[in-house]
Amino acid sequence: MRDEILAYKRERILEEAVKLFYARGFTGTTLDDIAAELGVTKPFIYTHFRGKVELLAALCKPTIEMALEAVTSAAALPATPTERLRHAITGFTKVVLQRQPNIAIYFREEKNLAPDALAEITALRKQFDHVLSGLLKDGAAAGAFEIEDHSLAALALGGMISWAYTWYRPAGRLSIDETAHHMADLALRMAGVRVAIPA
Amino acid sequence: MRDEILAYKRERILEEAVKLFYARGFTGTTLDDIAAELGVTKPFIYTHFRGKVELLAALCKPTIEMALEAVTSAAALPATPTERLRHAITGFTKVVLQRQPNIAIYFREEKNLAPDALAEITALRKQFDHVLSGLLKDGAAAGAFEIEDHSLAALALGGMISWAYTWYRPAGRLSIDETAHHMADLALRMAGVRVAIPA
DNA sequence: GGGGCATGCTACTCGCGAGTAGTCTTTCAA
DNA sequence: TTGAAAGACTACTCGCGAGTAGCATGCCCC
Repeated sequence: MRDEILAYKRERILEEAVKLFYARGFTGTTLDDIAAELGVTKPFIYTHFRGKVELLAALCKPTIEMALEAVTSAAALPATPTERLRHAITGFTKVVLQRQPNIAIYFREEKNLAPDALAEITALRKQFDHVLSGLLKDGAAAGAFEIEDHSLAALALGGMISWAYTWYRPAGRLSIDETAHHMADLALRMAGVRVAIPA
Repeated sequence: MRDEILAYKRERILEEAVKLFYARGFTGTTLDDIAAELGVTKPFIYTHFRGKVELLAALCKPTIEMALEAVTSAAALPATPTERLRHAITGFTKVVLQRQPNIAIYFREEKNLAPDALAEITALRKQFDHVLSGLLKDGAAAGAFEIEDHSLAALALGGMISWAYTWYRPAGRLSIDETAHHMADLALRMAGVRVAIPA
């Protein structure tokens, strides 16, 4: 009970931090701003986090973990390479779009992370690239894909999706699911799979 | 003569600012740092720039203009849609990789630009997306490409290339030109063009 | 050879914001 | 009903870095 309340308050702080860091940037946001938005004062935040940079790490790391989980679980699926790639791309795209502010903050404010937190997250990203690249390599080996350089293709693919944090608008023309499926079609084409376009 | 010296000093300041902003971030770099690196003092910088944020704009804007120029000139080429797209992609990729630090700074530090500078640069990016999207649309209309949603495809394409600022290493396996050509192949595939893969 | 201007420097101001010390209040247990 | 502890606040400190006022030096032109 006590713990749940504590966890809830922590979450509320993080939510507000995400909103403000996203809108004004990390250095453009003060702890007083966050506290004011929550209707509390700055020392309150210090009872839940060691400081501003810890707040940043706390809001980046779980999101990167989700992205890694999305591709990892897709890669472990008992399915064809094409199906696995499709799931990896839709899953990753959904994480990027559902947690767009967190993703944006991470990519923009990476330089402000504490060295150890940065190292941890960087390791996660290395894994991510490795899994995606492996997916392409295996598919090519199985004859399902036609890819010249799977490392480069993985980076290109990752970029195509990650980049969506810069342009996606929740109120826009396409829903998250629609965008994810379009992205998967584009990705499969990049991998050399013939994808039929509906009219 | 006088003017040339002035312009040279300006350029030196910008070069050093790019290095430091790229390595440590905008807020992580002080004007004293830049001055020290140049072997001068802070007020020297103020004789060439109004302040820190003007420095930022001065190092972002020309780079974005170069990117726009690359795709615009490719789009104006008297050639097939496939050729035009290929030129647009290789040209844009080269700008991103040759001016990687500037591109990185722009995308990371956008939030620190003065409102008017931000507006100008944002307008350039809108044009960029419009040109790229038009290239895809025209190609599809001419039957050269097979694209369901050319706006989305333009964003995906733009992201695939832009993203290279996060991973490209000049000392790495691929040269700028090689990378640019691979990117063009991937882009054409995304556009539904059959591209043969060597080996 | 001296007035004046360009150029860069020394030595400040000043505000802001992260982080903290110590106080007040509320709640619960005995 | 009182004592203690949790939880949050008030009211600071303190360093840092952007930006500036005014001085020194050297160069050129008359």
